Amino acid sequence: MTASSSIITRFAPSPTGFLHIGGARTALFSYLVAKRHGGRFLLRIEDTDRERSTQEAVDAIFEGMDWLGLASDFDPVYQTQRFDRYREVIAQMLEAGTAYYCYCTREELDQMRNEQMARKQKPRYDGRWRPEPGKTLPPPPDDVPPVVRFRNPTEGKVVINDLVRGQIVFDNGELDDLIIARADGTPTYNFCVVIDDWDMNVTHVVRGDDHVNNTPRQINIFQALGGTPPHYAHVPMILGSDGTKLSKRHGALGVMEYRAMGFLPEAMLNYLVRLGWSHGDQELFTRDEMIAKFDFDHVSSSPSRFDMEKAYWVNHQYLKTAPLEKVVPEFEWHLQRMGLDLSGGPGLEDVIVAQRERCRTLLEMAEKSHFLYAELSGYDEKDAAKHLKPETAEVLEALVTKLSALPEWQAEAIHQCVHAVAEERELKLGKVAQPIRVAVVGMAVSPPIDQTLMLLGRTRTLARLEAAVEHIRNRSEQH
RNA sequence: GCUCCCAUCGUCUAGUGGCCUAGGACGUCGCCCUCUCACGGCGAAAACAGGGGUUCGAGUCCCCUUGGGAGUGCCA
Repeated sequence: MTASSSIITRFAPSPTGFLHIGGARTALFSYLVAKRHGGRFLLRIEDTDRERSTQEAVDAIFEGMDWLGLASDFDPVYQTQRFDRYREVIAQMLEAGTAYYCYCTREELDQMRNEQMARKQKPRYDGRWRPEPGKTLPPPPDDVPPVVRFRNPTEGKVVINDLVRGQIVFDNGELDDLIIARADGTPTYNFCVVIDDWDMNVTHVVRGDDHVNNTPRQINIFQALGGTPPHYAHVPMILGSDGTKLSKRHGALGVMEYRAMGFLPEAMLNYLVRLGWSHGDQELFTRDEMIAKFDFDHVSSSPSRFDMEKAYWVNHQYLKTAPLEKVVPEFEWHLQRMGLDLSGGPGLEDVIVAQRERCRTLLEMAEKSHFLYAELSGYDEKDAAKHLKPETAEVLEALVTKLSALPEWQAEAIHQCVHAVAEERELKLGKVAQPIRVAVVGMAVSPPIDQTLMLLGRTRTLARLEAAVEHIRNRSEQH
């Protein structure tokens, strides 16, 4: 089907900061529609505002998109590299009469706005430089560099058939003549978007619903140019957990912050796709399933809150089931970030398998695995007081003897040693396992004791058990 | 102010006029499992913002109210 295979969507952030969670979801939705229909996805950098755009932000956006695995099917487009094209179109519009020069100064405009607000009217340009048949314009002042305004229709309505909102109607009488080129000649957002979407054959515009009010203006520009507007899908914004707009204080974090918190990119995508979209009762989706099932009919039109708890849960599901080769590099990244030397410790895959059921994030996993790659810095005070009691010294010693005699360092054999020590003394397993745990981990939490010792290795295990015996003896002598 | 949008458990949502005494998931609480922490299993509490219509029948359609949000820039 030609129509659907030629679908092109785009994600068009302005590089004024990192890729945040809302942008990431918009990008994902946009990517998904394209892939769903065998189309292509484009990344476009909207950097016409040179004051606020930075290279760091551009890099941060690429880094985020890259981490999430949302690749552009085209070379990314930069609006600042298209200024010649914008100028060309503006000249054409001036020529055709669909745009005109306006010589109002900023002061004049401010005054106009203030007066209108004072009269409780909607602030808008009054069209004083707009050419009309039979109207005489004032003589252009020669000390004011003009801006270019779009000559918006004054009659009729603009109808948007939004893919998620349904029909939205705007009265042209509500719109005014927006500026499409600044006094310095640089084009503005609403204009560039239209030219770009047009030139790049974008068929579906997926963006935040803060843009719905721009849409009728953009449609009008399209029509003035003789182009056909794309389909629009305005997705609601993502709110913080308290229901207010995302701010730096709560959650307006870059996606890379979520990496630092220990999220897997696939989990992030899965959480995001379910935020505002649903497919029946399904919670977990592989990327292929997302692509096969995503549709705008089931995108919610009300804003949703970012729920960290649910995000953790999704991440945990991925941690438990994701192929090891996906998890290892991310886990390694965290361990190295903690400054650990991995060479003397157990293999990462084994650690992940032992830890993944009890960790919701990779960061948590790294913290809980710290004892495997570095010497103990001491015992948790409470745990030591509870489990490293004078009578346990003998138990640990007995275990040292048994473990030393083991021909091979295998989990099953270790397990039997621990059980034997417990049975010989008619102790419950917990009475033996917990002291061991504190002795080798430093605290009373770790994977099953045989696995813990297995991972730690014979040398470190024996050394730590002996150190614990010494610790207990020293302490009891002091009393 | 004006324009536009939104409204089901605490949260994400199912629901497209009868299948709804409203389902699932996260979280919460209880029980079970258990060498710790977890995983897992079982169970519980928990919602259609309010008011009018339309209809034999409304969470689902319409209107109003209330409450949220966005826009109203020579920002994007």
